Amino acid sequence: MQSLNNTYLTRKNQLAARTKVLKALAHPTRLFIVEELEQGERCVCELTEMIGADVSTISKHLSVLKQAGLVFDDKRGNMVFYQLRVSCVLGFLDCVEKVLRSQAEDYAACMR
Amino acid sequence: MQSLNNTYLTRKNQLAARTKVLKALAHPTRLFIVEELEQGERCVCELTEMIGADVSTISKHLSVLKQAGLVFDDKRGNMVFYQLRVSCVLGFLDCVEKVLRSQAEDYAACMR
DNA sequence: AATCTATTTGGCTATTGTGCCAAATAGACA
DNA sequence: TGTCTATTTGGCACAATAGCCAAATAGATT
Repeated sequence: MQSLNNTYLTRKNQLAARTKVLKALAHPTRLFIVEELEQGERCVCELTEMIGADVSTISKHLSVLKQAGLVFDDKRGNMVFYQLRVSCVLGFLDCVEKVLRSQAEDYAACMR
Repeated sequence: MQSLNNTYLTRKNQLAARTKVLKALAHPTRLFIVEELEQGERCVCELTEMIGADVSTISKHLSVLKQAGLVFDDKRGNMVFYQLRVSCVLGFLDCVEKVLRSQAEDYAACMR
């Protein structure tokens, strides 16, 4: 039996939960971090050096990713290492790439 | 030969492009619209009625999705119908779901 | 042309996100 | 303990986003 309650209002909580994950990915710095973590764990200091922003800024970005459930942290000594929690994010970004390519093709078609 | 220029700065444009797509999806109303359009095209009036916000608000959300390359529009008569431009978005959201489930499991494990 | 309907755009306020600095916390190590 | 390093947190200024109303645009219909 298919529910008829697929309305916006009844789904609002579900939508908000999904949106939280998407929002976390929707920032250049955080996207960079996620893609970097696909290669393996990184400490805050490494990421900070690569990105070239204030450590506090990077720390806050990592906190957003953690809150969204995308990464987890592991404190060793006085350094904190972050790791991806889900491996699917890579394939997931392929779709984004597909969107961008499709857009580029349409643009090219317009120019012809 | 692997490029050594995978730095944040050299990738900034690419990251911004991807971020634009992710940002477009990172809003409850727009996510609802995208999922709705997976079923088929919808006019602005239909979406507006389902969501229950001002038409101008919905129109602006649709404009964001269009700018991001996620949808295209088709004017017929004085109505405008929107359609998804890429079919992969559905599978793409599966990953988001996986993140949320993984989070829920960890939470449950903590409670034990 | 006048009017009706569907949609978009402008503009305003309210809310949220970002990035830096400074200060707090925590572990390592002398 | 004192200090050094790594990280997080608080707080503030600034930028970006969201949603509403009102006005503009565009097609349909009379």
